[in-house]
Amino acid sequence: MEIEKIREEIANKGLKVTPQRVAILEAIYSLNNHPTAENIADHIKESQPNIAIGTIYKVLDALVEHNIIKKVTTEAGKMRYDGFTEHHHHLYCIECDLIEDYIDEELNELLKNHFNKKRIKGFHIKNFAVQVNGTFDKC
Amino acid sequence: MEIEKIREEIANKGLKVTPQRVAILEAIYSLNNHPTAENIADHIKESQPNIAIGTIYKVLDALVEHNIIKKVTTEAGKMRYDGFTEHHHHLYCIECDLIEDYIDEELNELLKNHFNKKRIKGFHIKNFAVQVNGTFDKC
DNA sequence: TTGTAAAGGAGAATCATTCTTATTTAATAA
DNA sequence: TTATTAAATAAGAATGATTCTCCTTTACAA
Repeated sequence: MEIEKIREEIANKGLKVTPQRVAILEAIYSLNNHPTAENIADHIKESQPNIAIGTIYKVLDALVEHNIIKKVTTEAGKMRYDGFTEHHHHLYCIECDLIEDYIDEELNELLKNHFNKKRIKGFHIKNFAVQVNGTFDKC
Repeated sequence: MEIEKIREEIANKGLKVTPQRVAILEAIYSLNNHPTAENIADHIKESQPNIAIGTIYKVLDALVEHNIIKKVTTEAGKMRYDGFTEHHHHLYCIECDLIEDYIDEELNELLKNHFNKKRIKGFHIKNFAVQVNGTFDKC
């Protein structure tokens, strides 16, 4: 995605467009691999050599807050960030730390129908996601 | 579950049966609410007043390693532990920190069928779980 | 009963993340 | 264009969960 689109995306949510925010969001899009805060710091260190790690966390929080990115939790204990915000699922590699987005409209429908039929007593569903664990051939 | 069953469960996996391990596993079963390490520490502090917090983490790791309990990740950044190890899903409350086990054999079948039909190129599925987010009536 | 590998206790260390405070800056209005 | 100001950043201390180290204790096999 071009820088101008990124600037617009940030501005459209009512956030100030700062070089740090642009660099971080660009990093998430171009890394495209559910990076950690540290991965992002590494990726932007040429363009933002003086950025504070605390700033990266604060920017990430703001982007999550405004639904520009999403948080992805893992068992490794580090938070990871996903630039794709549409309803989707994740493939988790149990051998390496790879996470891939898994988009499956048919699966969404299947689950939506299932949960419409089968209400859960005492619980009101807002959304759902499937965590698919396994191995990538490349691993 | 009775203490003797717990001792057997630990012994059957080839682990030494220690009072700390028994107390921790008993805490997980009786709390029955996906406790954190700290929750467990609180629960066992009468019977194990001198247990080190590091020991709790080490015991939990051993129990997970031997498939007696499971780790549950959350966005709150604390690891939680689940004494139910059969294939199941989780209901996450987005208002409080409640997590409930969600057992739905029909859903398991639905997903198994779906993934049998729809192979994911380059990825070999080992297992899957649905994370259902919403609110409990009681919250 | 003893020997020994495994487990536990104490507390320091680590690591991701958050907080505090002073400084800087983006965006708005004059 | 410049001045104003609320919001954002830098720096680094603080926090909090978890891990590690090292020494002591214990479960259990022989």
